[in-house]
Amino acid sequence: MKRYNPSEIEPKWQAKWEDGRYEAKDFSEKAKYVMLTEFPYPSGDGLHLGHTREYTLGDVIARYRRAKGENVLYPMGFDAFGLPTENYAIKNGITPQEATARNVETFTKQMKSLGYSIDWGRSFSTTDPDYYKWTQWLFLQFYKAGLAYQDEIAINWCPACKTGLANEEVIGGLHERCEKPVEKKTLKQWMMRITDYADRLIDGLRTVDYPSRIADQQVNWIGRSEGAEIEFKVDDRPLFRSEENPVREDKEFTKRDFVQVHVYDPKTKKYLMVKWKKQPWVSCVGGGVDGRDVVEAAREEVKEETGYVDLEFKRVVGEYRSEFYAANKDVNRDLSATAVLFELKSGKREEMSEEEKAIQEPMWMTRAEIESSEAEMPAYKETMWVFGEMDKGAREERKIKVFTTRADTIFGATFMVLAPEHPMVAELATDEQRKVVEKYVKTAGAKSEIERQENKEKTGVFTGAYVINPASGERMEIWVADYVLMGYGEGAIMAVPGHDERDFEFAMKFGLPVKQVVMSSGVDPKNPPKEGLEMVERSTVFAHLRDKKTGKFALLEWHETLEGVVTAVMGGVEEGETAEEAALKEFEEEVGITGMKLVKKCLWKTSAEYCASHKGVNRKSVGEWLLFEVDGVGERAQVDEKEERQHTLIWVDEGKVLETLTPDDQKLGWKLLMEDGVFAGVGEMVNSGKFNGKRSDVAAVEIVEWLEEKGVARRRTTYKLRDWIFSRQRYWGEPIPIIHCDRCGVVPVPDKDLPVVLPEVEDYEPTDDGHSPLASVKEWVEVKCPKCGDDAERETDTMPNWAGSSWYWLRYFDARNDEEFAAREKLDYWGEVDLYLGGMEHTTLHLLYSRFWHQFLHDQGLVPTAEPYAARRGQGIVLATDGTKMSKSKGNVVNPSTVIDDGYGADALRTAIVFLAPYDQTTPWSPEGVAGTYRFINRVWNLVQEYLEAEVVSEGAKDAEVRAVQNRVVKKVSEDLEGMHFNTAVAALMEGVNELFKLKLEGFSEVWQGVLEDLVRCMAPFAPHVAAELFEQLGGGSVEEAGWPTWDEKYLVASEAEVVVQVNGKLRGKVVVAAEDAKDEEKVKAMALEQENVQKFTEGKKVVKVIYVAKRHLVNVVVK
RNA sequence: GCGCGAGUGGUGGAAUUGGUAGACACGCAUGCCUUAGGAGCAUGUGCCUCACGGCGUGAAGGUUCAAGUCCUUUCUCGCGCACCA
Repeated sequence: MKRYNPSEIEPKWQAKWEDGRYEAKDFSEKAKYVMLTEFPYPSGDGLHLGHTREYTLGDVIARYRRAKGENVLYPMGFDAFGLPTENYAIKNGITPQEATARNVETFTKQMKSLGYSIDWGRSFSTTDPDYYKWTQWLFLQFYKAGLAYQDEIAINWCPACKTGLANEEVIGGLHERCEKPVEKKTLKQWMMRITDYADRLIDGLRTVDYPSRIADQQVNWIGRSEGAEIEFKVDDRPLFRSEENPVREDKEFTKRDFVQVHVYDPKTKKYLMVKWKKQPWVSCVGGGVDGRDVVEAAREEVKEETGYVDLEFKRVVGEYRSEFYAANKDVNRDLSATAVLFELKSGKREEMSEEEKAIQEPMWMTRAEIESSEAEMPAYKETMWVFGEMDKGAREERKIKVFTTRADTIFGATFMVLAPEHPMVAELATDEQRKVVEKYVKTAGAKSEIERQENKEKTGVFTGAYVINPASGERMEIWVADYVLMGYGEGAIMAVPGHDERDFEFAMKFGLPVKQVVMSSGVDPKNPPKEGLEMVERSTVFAHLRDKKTGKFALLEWHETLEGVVTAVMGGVEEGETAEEAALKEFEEEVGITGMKLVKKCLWKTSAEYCASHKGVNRKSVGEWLLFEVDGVGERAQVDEKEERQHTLIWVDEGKVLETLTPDDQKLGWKLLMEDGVFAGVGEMVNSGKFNGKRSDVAAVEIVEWLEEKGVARRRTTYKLRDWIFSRQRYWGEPIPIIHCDRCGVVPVPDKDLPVVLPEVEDYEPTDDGHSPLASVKEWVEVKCPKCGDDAERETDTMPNWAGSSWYWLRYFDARNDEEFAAREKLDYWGEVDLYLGGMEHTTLHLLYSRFWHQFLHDQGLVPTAEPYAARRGQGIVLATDGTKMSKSKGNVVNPSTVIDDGYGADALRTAIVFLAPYDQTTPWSPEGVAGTYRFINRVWNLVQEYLEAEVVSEGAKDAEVRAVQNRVVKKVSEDLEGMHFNTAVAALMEGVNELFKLKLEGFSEVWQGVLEDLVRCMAPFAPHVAAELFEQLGGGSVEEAGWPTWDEKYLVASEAEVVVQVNGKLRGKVVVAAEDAKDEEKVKAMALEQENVQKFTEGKKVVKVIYVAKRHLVNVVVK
């Protein structure tokens, strides 16, 4: 008997496969199927197991679909530009061109030894001038469309690799390739306007079949957030402190909005003032605004105090603040005054009230008269300031824009923070603060990315300046802090410490005010408010108590109507009682504990609605959360019997409290109280003026509308995605095909001069100065301008190595075309990639970039579809045996060629790698697994040999069972391949072979010929060499031409069925019934009840119900 | 912190629409055989128990005749992004 020897048969079949049988046919009548795998970077290390998994999976699918009769394109190429090749070349003293050729050859040889059915005729490397000619041409299409542009910006710079990087290449402050810290460097850069495609890159995901993990990651990376841009006025008002009525230290401040009105009569060139009757005063017209529109209030004040009504509003002249002691009200005033100017159109007056007449009378004065009346004029300084403002003419108001997604929290915005790079920082800093601000900005700017990320401790300084909150009218301090990023939104935020964790942290550190404006508002699901009952608000206190001795917390486990509920100690707060007093009372009355101390009070209140059925009302309890401590609980006092019945006191470890508490609001309250949590969710609006009581998500929309009407806000969408930094300052990349001419500026290289070939140079070591090594190749750089013919220079930056991979699959469709990147009719035929298999790690780099390029090409009418890949799947990583990542430094890298050469062969390796785990799961490599699949293949080999040497009878006793195995295997393998469940497909083959081994003991009959042929055909995608060999031995010819086997359900119907019998859901017995009888429910139930073991479990009990699930051949007997 | 995913034997992993938990493989154990090979064949292998039986899919609760699968809460791990307002 011939023994299985992969080292003999595999090379034999690989040689045969060179005959072009895997060439895909353009324009074939058959259905096309493009099976794309990410092409490899041909490093000097050769193929690793990750590649092997990816290309084996691709090959399994390609071979399966080919067998099913589809025109499969399974192409392969090489993505060879970039640093590793440069480094490899330097190390080996050869050129990158030579290094690439060498590595491509190694990779190709290795892939052929794995038996991949690749169409090698379409292969290329991105470094072939024939290929990168088109990469350059495509770049120019972007340039011509305005999507490639130059900009001088601070970019990510890797000092180790001496090149600029895209945002996507920086992971946690490190360069993703060399893992060295990235710095900021300002350079003139080529950029790609990928942000123009942000929305489409998100929306396009809806039209393709990607795993949600990948789609989500892309959406997350693009980071679209809908919100609003809101303007905050800088508070430029001067503050006047009264000398006549100075502020009294012991008195409280009250705020007041005030309008000061000036009416100018152009005929007489006089201003309207009032003369007081009971005091020796002359003053401006003015009064409290009291919520009115300022201009309206001004008009009304003039009318009331002087009777003039025919006025034309000119402008708001200025605003100031003033502080003084108001003796009549016995308070200090914090006055916000607005000065308004009118012009008198006619002297028309209305009758004044007697009351007003008694106080004052109008008086027209010239400017000089007013200026000289200091002695009789209160607030003389303020008025003089207002006249000064009038002289200046229309004022330029300073405004700061912020971006927010939480407009609902604007009433809680208590300060503003600017990024250190914000353009207004310098001008806002007051004289007192200027020095610290300048110092802070300088320090922050010097920090590298990594330093900024490592140290998340909040830092910042006060600018000395203020803005006005447009919603609440409150003054807010303006701070500078580096937790606000210039690159996102407006580089400025309204800080809402009450509802944003970062702002909260900052406020705590610098003692800034915190204000709650959204209150968590839950509804008790077990006891919701009832329709028609009155809602009564009630203050509640929730108190947690820690015993310092044991570290445990006191909780109440409730009984009776609240059975199973666990809460903090709680109770109502009566009128005139503080929450603390109420809590102490509850501790004493409910659980008999005294002597505790209040240690913490939560800043946030929560509310919960429920029905207090015993009182016949709905209640909304607004709760405060307190933490008490007690130093050891002594003898507990006797508590009321009723309390004792209602609940039990339990003591719980701190770590277990959260899971022990049952209602959601209790869990939330605990987090807010104990974990310095910030309530960032949706809730009920509080402390927010007219929006109080609304749901915060509704209010978010309404507040923006309200502010829009006031002209200080508009809806806006922002993105985290930035434009793609496209320049690299290294040698081994596609030269950017641009010529710089002093006269014509930036001139694209004409199509006829493409490709701009990389010059072969001696020294391609990178430089530190931000120039590519190409800059020193004089004879290459110096060129005539294609437009004017004058001396000009070539662009010396090269493209990132993501450029070549952004369109490569299109080249497979027409790989040898000299006229175009690909002929349109071939692009139309092959269309979208049907399945794109690759690594999970390229989601935000290659996958996003290539979708961007393709969408652009579609806009240009160059490709037929908007999206490049109809379906994307990511294969999982193969870890080392110990579960860590394979790495050269750890020496745990598995070389696939070694596995083959060890004698297991490619078939065993291929089968092992797909059998390992579901294809998309990261999993450790198992060397023993190859031994297992080798044994499996060996068993199949031996089975076929035995059959070929055996005496075959025409009919066997077990033929029906043999056929059942055959059809079951074909069905399962086919279905699993469709669903990409490769591991279970292999398991089905193994199971089938195990069964055949048992059945062969009865001898071989003629049915075995077809059974073995089908088995081998099913194996072919996984183990193509041995399948080809065995199929030939069986006399079937070429396994590829044989196509994919089919199955017939009729062979799968068994003659008898095993019915499982459960009693109360537990397996108690089995009965075998004829297939006929399995359909007869009553009969099956009867047989089930008769079963011996079932009897034992039903004896003496009442059979309540018998359920028969025919589909599952299962009976469940329910007894009591 | 946010987003996504996952917790099942000693290990990798199966399990359809809620219906016999642990397919298949590795490993291990016992035996057989031998052309001594990296073999091959047979049997066994979730845990506790002599057994009857009981317990078992990270934890707690719920829905159901029946839960790995559905619901609620919670813990842990992995991946991605991360001071993104």
